Amino acid sequence: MAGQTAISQLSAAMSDQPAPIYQRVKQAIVSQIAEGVWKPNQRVPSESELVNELGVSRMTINRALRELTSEGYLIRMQGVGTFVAESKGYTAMLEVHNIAEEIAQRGHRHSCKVIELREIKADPEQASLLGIISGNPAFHSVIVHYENELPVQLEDRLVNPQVAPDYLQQDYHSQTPYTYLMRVAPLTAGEHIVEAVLPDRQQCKLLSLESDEPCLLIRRQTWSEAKIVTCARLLYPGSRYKLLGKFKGHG
Amino acid sequence: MAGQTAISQLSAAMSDQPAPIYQRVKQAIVSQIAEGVWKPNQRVPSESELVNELGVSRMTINRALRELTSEGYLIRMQGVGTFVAESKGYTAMLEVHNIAEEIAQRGHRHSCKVIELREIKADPEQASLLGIISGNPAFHSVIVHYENELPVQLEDRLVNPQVAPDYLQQDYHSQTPYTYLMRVAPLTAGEHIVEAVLPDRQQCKLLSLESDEPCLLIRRQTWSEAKIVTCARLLYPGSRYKLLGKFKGHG
DNA sequence: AAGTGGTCTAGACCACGGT
DNA sequence: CCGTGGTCTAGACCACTTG
Repeated sequence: MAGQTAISQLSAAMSDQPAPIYQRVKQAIVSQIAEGVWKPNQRVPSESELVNELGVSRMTINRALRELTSEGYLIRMQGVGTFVAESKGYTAMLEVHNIAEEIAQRGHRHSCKVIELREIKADPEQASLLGIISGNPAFHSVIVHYENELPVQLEDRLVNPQVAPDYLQQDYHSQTPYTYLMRVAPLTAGEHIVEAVLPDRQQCKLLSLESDEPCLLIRRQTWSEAKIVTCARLLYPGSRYKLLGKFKGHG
Repeated sequence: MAGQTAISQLSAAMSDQPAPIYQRVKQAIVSQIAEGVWKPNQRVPSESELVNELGVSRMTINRALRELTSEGYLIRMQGVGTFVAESKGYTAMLEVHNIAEEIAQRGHRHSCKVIELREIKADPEQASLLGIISGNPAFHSVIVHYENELPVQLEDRLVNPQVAPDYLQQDYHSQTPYTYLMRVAPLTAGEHIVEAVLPDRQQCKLLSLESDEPCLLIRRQTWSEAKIVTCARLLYPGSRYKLLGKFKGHG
């Protein structure tokens, strides 16, 4: 496979707009891909070919190709060549924000109530969530977040004491646990699971909910380097909270 | 405001690893930011200062700064200078995939049943969702998607006939509506709203659900150029479907 | 050995913003 | 006016893959 080199009239696709050359090169290449002239996995002309074809210096061509690669349009392999990337499919992204910031951005007042904040002995399930040994200490916090007096999030969190030994001594009215944890252990990776659930009796009470009101549950596990920092279960009343997302595509 | 220039011992932060210079420059700058030596909104040394300080050519410095800017660490203003960006906060991303692909990737069989597929006269709400005139025709489809015989998604979709005039003539057993629409009208932007809801009676029937089972509802609006292509309401049984997401961070 | 991408340089010209 | 970032060039050396 890997197709043949795209014999391109690429120069025809170069707009004569007053824009930087590297951008016009990028645009020309994107349009070849968008119009199907260059197909996925097909080889793209080499840098030196493009230099000859477009009469542009190699650094400029290189920048165009490099940026298109980081934008997902192309795949480059040293010693081999440059290829049109597989269409990314139709994935769109959703952002999950920090609750306090989000509330502040809406111009509302954020407050919270600390329900629990203590050391526990990790049971096997909790230990595996944190990547620690069962029976070892872990920190556990339960906090209700309010937007203008209305509860909007129930945050139930396990924290790895090895990563954040001072977790229990913080004041979470001035700073959310997540903000604190991000400061002491910069996030390097994470995973979410979003699902719809019905709250149990205690959750209803804490969030002032009817028992038949569906909730969004976000379970999140966060790493810093090789260690798991924290596992959170964030419960949002379906009637008061929605996840918003925007996306832009490029095929 | 805009603080003072960072008087940096940046050279001290430059690792002597065998890595490209521009990457070591980037890493050194990131570590200054991460350690709080350079604070948000503070001015970063100019390109020429960095050239002198690090003994590296300006193009290399420029590349490092440019990439850090596109990665969100820095903000640059021509004629003014380079500044440390505000911490982005803690936004993480969730991906929303095409249902058929997702099922195929799990190695399961996807099938679907077309419940409705016809032209309607858009009522005011539907018209505004599609950006068309109330009373004008619109297309409406309702499709249930199955993963190995088990219903996992109820897709209720409005389509703009101006963008996809042949929508009603397609066979959606071989290709999902979204796949078809993406082909005839490349997506340029979109918006989601994810929430938790309880299904109504008809939805329960179509998804073979108990009435008290919470569901994820994704409402999605998709643009192609200036036109709205389609509005979808995707309903997922909470017990059979979860949204997964991974993220990598940089503070 | 030849061709590819990956990087780096020294120097140049420009557009912009503040003095 | 000066200093800033934004771009572009011609040429160079390197590491990698393939024949």
